[in-house]
Amino acid sequence: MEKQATIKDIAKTLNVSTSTVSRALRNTHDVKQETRKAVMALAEQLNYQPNQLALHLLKKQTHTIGVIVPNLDYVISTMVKGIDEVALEAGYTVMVCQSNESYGREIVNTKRLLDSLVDGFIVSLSCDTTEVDHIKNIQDRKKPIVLFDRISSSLIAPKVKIDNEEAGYLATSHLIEQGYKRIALLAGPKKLELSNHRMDGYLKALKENNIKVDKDLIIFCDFNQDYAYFATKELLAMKRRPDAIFAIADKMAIGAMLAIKEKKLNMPNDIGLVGMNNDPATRLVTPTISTVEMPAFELGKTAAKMFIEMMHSEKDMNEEEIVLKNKLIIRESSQKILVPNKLGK
Amino acid sequence: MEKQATIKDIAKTLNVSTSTVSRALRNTHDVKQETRKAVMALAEQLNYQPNQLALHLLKKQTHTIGVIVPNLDYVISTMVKGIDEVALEAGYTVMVCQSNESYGREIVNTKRLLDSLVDGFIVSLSCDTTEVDHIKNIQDRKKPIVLFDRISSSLIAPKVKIDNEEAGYLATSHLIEQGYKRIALLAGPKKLELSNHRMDGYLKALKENNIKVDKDLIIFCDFNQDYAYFATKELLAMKRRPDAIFAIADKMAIGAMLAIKEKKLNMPNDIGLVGMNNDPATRLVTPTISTVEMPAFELGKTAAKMFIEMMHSEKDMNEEEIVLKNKLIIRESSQKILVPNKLGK
DNA sequence: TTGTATGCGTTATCAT
DNA sequence: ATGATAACGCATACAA
Repeated sequence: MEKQATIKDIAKTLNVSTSTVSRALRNTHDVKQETRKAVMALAEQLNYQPNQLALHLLKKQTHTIGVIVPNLDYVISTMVKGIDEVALEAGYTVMVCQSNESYGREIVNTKRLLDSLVDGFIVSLSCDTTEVDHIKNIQDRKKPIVLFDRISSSLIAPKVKIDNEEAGYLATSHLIEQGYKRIALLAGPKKLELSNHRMDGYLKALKENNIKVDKDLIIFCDFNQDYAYFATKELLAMKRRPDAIFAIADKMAIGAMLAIKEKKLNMPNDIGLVGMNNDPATRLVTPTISTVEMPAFELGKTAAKMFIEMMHSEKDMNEEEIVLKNKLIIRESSQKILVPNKLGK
Repeated sequence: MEKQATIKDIAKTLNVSTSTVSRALRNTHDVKQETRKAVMALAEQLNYQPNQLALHLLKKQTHTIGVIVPNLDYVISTMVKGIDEVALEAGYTVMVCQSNESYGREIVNTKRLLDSLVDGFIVSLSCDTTEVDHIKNIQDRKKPIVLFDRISSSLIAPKVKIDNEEAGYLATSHLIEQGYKRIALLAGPKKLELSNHRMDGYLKALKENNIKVDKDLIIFCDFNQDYAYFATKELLAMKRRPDAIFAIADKMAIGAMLAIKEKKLNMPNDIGLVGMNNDPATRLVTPTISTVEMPAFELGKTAAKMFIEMMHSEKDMNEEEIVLKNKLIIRESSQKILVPNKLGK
């Protein structure tokens, strides 16, 4: 089997025109039984496969979705799985590109996908992304785009995200309920809106409980275990150290945990800790870490569904924004008051 | 900006032929300065971007690599990062598809990519894959393919993998050195060649140390924490239970750890444990788990390099097989004899 | 230096 | 029921 057989090859061998072959192959109804059989047989024999590239050029679409994500850690790859599932079902192929949290990389990826092959985009922004011209570029080119998870409000597009404020609120209220008074916040990268929304939830919970905000207890830092570790060390070195920490991602919570252990502080008695994402690691460490679970798989599925809907309908969906709810999972790191059957597994 | 501008649009506006425009755009040397300037200016103004689809059809290549992986867990996404890095550098775009350890899914993915857009493949097989006709299909179609990590010896293709036998040998010898006598093996899926190679290393180490093989201590199981947990429970329930376990993946080692802790056995004193992959979780749990670290990032890079080389040269690389070495990382779970400065961090 | 014609593989339109 | 032709967007051999 040397080269891919084309419609022409079949046509030539059978002494018919390419149009006839094309019709026969696609079961159009105005073609003689004999001819069709002959065509089908030969196609089978030559292992004929339609050249999608040619079709793409003709139809001006590729049935491919470009998915741009900042990385492929546990949560994000769960989201991607969700996208994958829905997209495949709908006959779309998915191209995943990681920007590695780099703005430059994100631009290169976007440009490449844009220039070539994708019908549209599902995007979650990198930490590093402040300018969003490359995204607007996509929109200028009339390619549909759905933003998910890490979103910028300066972009007008259909959006799917979780209720970040709720997440911050859930975690912080829980800590307050458990009797913690000086609650620190490892707040993630300041550039990221999601960080600020989670902080809003944190602030709301404090306010509702008449706890004064101490700016020194709010630390912006990368989604990064090491950074969180050092930040926590500093927190613990304060004259009046915090008695609890909410980290807006489990990676950071784990960094915090390491610093806490190093200081020989006991969780939850000396200090409480809550993370976010329900990373499997939080169940493995000692003590197990309480966390806010976001519906990552669902989030991915929803984003893909929205994308498909946008492709199929002509209506403007730029104003749509779907917000998914979270779930607090209480584990050892923050459970001072023992209510055994409430202890999350 | 309504629709993408084409060469035709520019040609029409400027009253020149499309070929002239094409040449001007690509800086070919037989075009008048004036014309070029005019073309460039208008192209800029219209935000002209060459239609890659058309180019692909013309050139019969897409500069896209289809990467098929069984999932996107920690190790594999590290490998993918390696592939990404090299591929991007070489001007290739990467399409990542996860088969979710499903043979059926792998086939669908392969077929889609094959039919459409990719110039070739870099593939790691799913656990579930015993038949490899879909891969042979790729080869029949003369598309280059590199196999990496999870490889089948029934396929003739360039291959990149780690020295799995060495890995098994390193882990097992280490356990023997530490004085363990009855070493169990959580061996991974039997279908996977890599499982068997790691077992070979295990067997070799036992033999070298005149330890009789006890078949009851060898358990094949999925790359799966839960399965490993149950398998370990059974091992620990034996009349003569093992005094050490080598799990060929950290996920499984963690399952084993949970079973061991549940039985209140002490690591490393009552029982030793070594995993593989250097999953970050192994450093977080108590006790920290010894592991065999494979060069995942390097593996990905090497696979991509091999792919690029294959694309650029015409020589047959089917016989090439690159084998990368591993590194034993000793941590608390298997370190009975204390040599402080040898303790891996 | 520039234009014309042809082809990449396919489908759609219009004839026959 | 089938064939010829144009078109998708671009590059290139050949002509001028």
